[in-house]
Amino acid sequence: MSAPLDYFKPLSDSSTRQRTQTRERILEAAEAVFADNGYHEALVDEIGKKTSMSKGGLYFHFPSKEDLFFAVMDRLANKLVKRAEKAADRANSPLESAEAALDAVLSALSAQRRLARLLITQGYSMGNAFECKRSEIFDRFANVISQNLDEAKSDGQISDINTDLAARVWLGAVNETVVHWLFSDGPTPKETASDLRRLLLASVQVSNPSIKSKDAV
Amino acid sequence: MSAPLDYFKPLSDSSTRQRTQTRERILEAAEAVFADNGYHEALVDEIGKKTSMSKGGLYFHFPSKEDLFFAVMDRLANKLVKRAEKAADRANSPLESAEAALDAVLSALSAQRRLARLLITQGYSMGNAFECKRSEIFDRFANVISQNLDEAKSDGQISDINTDLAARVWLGAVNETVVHWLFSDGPTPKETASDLRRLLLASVQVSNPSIKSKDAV
DNA sequence: GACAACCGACCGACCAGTCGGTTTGTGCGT
DNA sequence: ACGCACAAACCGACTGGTCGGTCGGTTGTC
Repeated sequence: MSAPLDYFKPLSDSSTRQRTQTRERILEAAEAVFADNGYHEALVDEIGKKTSMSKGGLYFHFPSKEDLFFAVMDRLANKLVKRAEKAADRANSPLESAEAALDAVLSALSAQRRLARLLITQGYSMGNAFECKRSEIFDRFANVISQNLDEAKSDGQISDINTDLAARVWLGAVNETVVHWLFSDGPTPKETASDLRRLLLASVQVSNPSIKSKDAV
Repeated sequence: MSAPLDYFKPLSDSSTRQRTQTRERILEAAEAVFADNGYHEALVDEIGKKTSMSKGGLYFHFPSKEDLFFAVMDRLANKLVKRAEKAADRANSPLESAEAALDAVLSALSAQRRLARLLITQGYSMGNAFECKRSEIFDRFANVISQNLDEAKSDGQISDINTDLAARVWLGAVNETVVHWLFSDGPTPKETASDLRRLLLASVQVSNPSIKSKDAV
């Protein structure tokens, strides 16, 4: 009946949309489950329950638990990096960009304890695979920071330091602050944000942390 | 937790010694296996093989895999903290003590990649239990640093900063540097040590890092 | 009738921990 | 010196519960 030629367009726009929507639904649920339990303790069946979808259905969309986890991580990291970059763009000097990125990340993590946990901790249980993913993600953050520091350096805003290392130091500091908050009931990252900013700016030799209204426009 | 059956029974000195010696042998082997594989991938049977001891024998000395892992962690952390404290004691000003502790840790970790990995990463797979342990251990390091910074502060050697936070920043920086080395073929912590020291000292507002880097091996 | 999407009972690899048993060391009575 | 008793130390085959992943089948849609 139908001409032999009409199945080279197998997926209509709407079905593609449907598809990514379902994927999104799964990712959302998976994020919650992984955040609550960590990779190993998280059960695929529970993700199914939260999605009102069977295990088979899940496996139709994602080839393995591991892939699903990585997809969740990527999605999260993308959101955060974009947020940081946007904040950086709004600032009007490289150094302030770096500060803004820092603040953006700190407040985002503070607001979502579970996400912080997921992003920073929960993956290590998977062994090497995750560790590579983690450094990939951290590298993206490090780049946002070090690029701005580089500019600040050539602008003479900061002293002549190893900006890659400085970026790493900043990241490490944030990481540790968050972890301490997560597991030892330390203060919220947001609470320590201003002290932290002071320390980190000092590390790149800005001795006088302007009350930041300095070049506000 | 506690060793099996430590009644007040007449355990002769030699048998006690024998006992702790066996424990030590197990800890050594376990350290290697955990370091190579992480907690989850590590098989109790493999520890047995490395010890030339059966699983039953192992379980005679340690009540569970988890306890064994924690014992390994404690042993390692003790060694490192002691090393740091000793290095700090040899220095002759609080600030230099903090520097020395930093150097000691960096060089110890650089020298033993697998141990670094074990201490910093490999445990997360266990969930909450480990995370508590981790913060316990990190707190010990943080204390060594923050106490010295406190003294330095009241000596007027550094500016008036939040020393607890500064200690956390230092730890975080070290942590991140090490992780980056471990998983991204970044430079050795020892290689970056002097740059790192400069940054961290600057963070506590010492603009002029004393050029006196005597290694504490 | 073709195919994407979804179902869910089932499989089977995996491995920490157990347990009945054997060996080794120690003390004691004779 | 010798055997006897008893426990510490050690053995290793086995169990039992847990899940990731599969697959033959059903539904909905074009």
